[in-house]
Amino acid sequence: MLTTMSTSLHHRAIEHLGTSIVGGSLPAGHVVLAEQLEDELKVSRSVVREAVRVLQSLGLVETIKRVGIRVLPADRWNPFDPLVIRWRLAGDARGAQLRSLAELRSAVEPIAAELAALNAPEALRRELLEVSDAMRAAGEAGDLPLFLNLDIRFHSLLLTGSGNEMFANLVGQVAETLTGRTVLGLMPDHPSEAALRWHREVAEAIAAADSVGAREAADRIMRHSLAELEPNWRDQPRVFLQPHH
Amino acid sequence: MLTTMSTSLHHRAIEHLGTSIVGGSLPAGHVVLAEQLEDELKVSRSVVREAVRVLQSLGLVETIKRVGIRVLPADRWNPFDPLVIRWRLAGDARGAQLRSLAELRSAVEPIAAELAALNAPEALRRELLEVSDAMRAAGEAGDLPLFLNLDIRFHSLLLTGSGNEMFANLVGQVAETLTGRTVLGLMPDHPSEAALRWHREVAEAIAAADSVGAREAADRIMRHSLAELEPNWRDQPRVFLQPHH
DNA sequence: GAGTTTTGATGTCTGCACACATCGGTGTCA
DNA sequence: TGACACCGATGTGTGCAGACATCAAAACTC
Repeated sequence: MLTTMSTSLHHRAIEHLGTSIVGGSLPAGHVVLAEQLEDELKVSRSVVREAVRVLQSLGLVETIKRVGIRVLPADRWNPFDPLVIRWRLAGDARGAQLRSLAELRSAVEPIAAELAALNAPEALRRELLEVSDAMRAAGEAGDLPLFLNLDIRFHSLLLTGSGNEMFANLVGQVAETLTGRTVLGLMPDHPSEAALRWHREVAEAIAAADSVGAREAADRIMRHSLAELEPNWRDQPRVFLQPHH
Repeated sequence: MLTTMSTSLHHRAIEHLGTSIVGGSLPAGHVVLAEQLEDELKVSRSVVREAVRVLQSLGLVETIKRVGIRVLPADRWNPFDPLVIRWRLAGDARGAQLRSLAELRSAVEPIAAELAALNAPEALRRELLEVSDAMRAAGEAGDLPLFLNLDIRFHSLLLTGSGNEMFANLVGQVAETLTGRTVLGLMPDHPSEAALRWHREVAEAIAAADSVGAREAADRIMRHSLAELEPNWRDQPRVFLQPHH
């Protein structure tokens, strides 16, 4: 009916509803009707229904017969879903989301380094050493874009080298936080000597199958990068719920 | 048309497809047709289409015009989605899934303890102390079911007390692993003195806002519980992928 | 107030039109 | 004859419209 568009109506509907809910313009408890969404988005019932089903699986809404589609409170959302994370990063909750991701990284990466030291394939250990060397070169040359790419590569190798698929799945989120840090100009012109050394230490420890050393070095990186977090991120209000289980 | 059933057709379709894919009877790369699913499940197109949309959002399938519905390889699945985790726990990958969850716990809980020591509300700190006392009582009395409940409560408080919604979201998975450990008879009749002491230490450190102590004590619990992991869990093959980023 | 009926929303089914990647046939050219 | 470009047929997901089924809230009756 309309001219060709890049994304499907289905994706557009998901995006519209998702950003509205996560962005806050559709508060928890609010009820929308499927027909209302059809009119609003000018799409058919199937598109709306399929989108709602996806959002339901993400915990953003629930459907109740005779009532409508009810928006669920944030503690019902799946905080690990890439869509939810993206929507939160795009909205007011950006700071809180970045802090959560930073805390998750600081928990996971040291253990990932430890596991990589125990399990990673030989080629991956070698590449880790190469990348850490290249990071030093790029850092001393002041080539921040290249450094960012290598940094992402380094942490990707670390996470995949753990052999834990959940850790490996965090690669995208880590890349996002590293990129965000650089894009926002939070990185010094030249990475600190300490950071360069610790990355190298992680690589060497993994190459040497020194799990304790790998973990400790990775832990130093995480403490350091948490400490230099944008204060705004740290100051985001935390949420404490009773486990409703 | 059919007699009434407890779960909706939609959920049944998701369950059928999901378990088939995660369980391995529909291998990666395999292509199924929507019509074929209608016949197989005896449901209409809308039900199939809505279910496929959900599976698509989980990364289990992709739809290609003129081709059909293609099953995606396991590394495209969202390993944090509760459905995926449940299906993996129910199938051959149970061991690998339990190991992944155990590793995630061992990474997250020490940091959660540290954050709880810094941020948790007063009431939560107090309850943590009470629960750790009750755990000792139940443990020494040999009341394993009660101990399990208290153990779950303890770790739930820890995770929610961190104020990190991603950590808090792991409560269900932690409960699953703790329950599994007990149900499978992997727990001694009386919890070890060390475990009881460490739980108490975590609670005391959090009550005293001693973040370092909380982290270290929680780390000891995790190391201990990893060490007594069912050997089968540890022996599960790991997967190492190149980050396709 | 308890039981019944009405109502209005989602759940499910079906037929249709369209978009578009793939495949095979046809024609052209060397 | 063989290689290549073109082009239309085919099949399948995408989107639409309308119908009926189901079920729970709300209104109504007694």
